[in-house]
Amino acid sequence: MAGPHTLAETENAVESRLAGLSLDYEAMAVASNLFRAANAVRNHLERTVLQPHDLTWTAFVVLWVTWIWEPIETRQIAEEGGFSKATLSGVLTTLEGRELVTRERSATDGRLVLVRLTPSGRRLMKRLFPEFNAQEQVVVSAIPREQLPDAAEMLRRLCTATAE
Amino acid sequence: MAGPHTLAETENAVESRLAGLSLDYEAMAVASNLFRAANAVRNHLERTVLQPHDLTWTAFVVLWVTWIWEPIETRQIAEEGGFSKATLSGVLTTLEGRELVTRERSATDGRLVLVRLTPSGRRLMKRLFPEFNAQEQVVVSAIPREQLPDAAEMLRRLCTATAE
DNA sequence: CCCCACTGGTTCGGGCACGAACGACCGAGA
DNA sequence: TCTCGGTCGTTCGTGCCCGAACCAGTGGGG
Repeated sequence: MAGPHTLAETENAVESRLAGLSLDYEAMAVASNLFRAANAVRNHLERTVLQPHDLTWTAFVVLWVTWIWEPIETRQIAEEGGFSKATLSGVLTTLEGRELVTRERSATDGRLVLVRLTPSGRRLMKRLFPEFNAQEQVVVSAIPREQLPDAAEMLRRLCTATAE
Repeated sequence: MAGPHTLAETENAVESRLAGLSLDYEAMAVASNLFRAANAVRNHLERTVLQPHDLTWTAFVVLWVTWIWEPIETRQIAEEGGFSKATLSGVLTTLEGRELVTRERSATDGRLVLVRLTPSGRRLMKRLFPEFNAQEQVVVSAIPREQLPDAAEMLRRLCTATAE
């Protein structure tokens, strides 16, 4: 963020470069800042919380979703976490190798696979998540607290317009 | 988003699962919705705009940044785009192979590499970006237009707290 | 009872993601 | 002029990421 261009400079350069093209600059600013923010926050959380425990972002999301809903079907983890079943399959194999989760075929439907945390996995999340949340708090502190519910609602709305 | 759990259900499940742990639930909701929204919007734009042209997200970002600032140094692309130099190096090789960009060593500083769009790359962006912007508009239409500047400002703030 | 359209998880191939290590290069100071 | 600390971009290894192809399993209709 301490680069040669500030956010405002970028937006100015964009507008002058694209002068004449009929574009929605407000929509552009929101979208572009959305990715910038998500990227910055994710990198921050990875560096401060996840890397010391040798966890990737996706691995953490899988552990988190499983922690909340266990036992949980894999298709559900993929949907909650927002990635494909193919991606999940690999990450689950990694986590299983580190003995943080278990896979178990469903007794009632042979196609399904149920995922649970191991005791070690539960210990990790119980210790890790408060750290994670503390850093979420740091990041979000840039927004006045009374605006947080509106911010959450605004982000929630962005999800809805994509589900056509 | 049409899964077995709505956003509200998820937040309820989380709060009941974590009852007793002293956590900042408002910060959590903002962070979690931030990633959900960024993911959903990115997937939407990839599917509707990028995939038909056989472009990945990162490749598009590189083209976009280069379009705005060309000629541009690679370190600057990486910073504007929010990814590492290592990642950029590979993507640039891909784009060079498709003859959408060129690499050129700087005459004044032999360490730097300058990137430009080829005429073909410029044609692509001139055609592609309006499509991209139109879909940004669709996504953002879930937010009342008069709130868009506030939304952009709010997202901008989230970037600042991570640059320690 | 057996089709057979469908669903769910895995595998495969290609591309992106990062940190660490590397070699080329610059420029200030001895 | 000759170091030598610092700055580039690239390479390497490992892991994530996706769509497509695959196969085991399911459950309703002949």
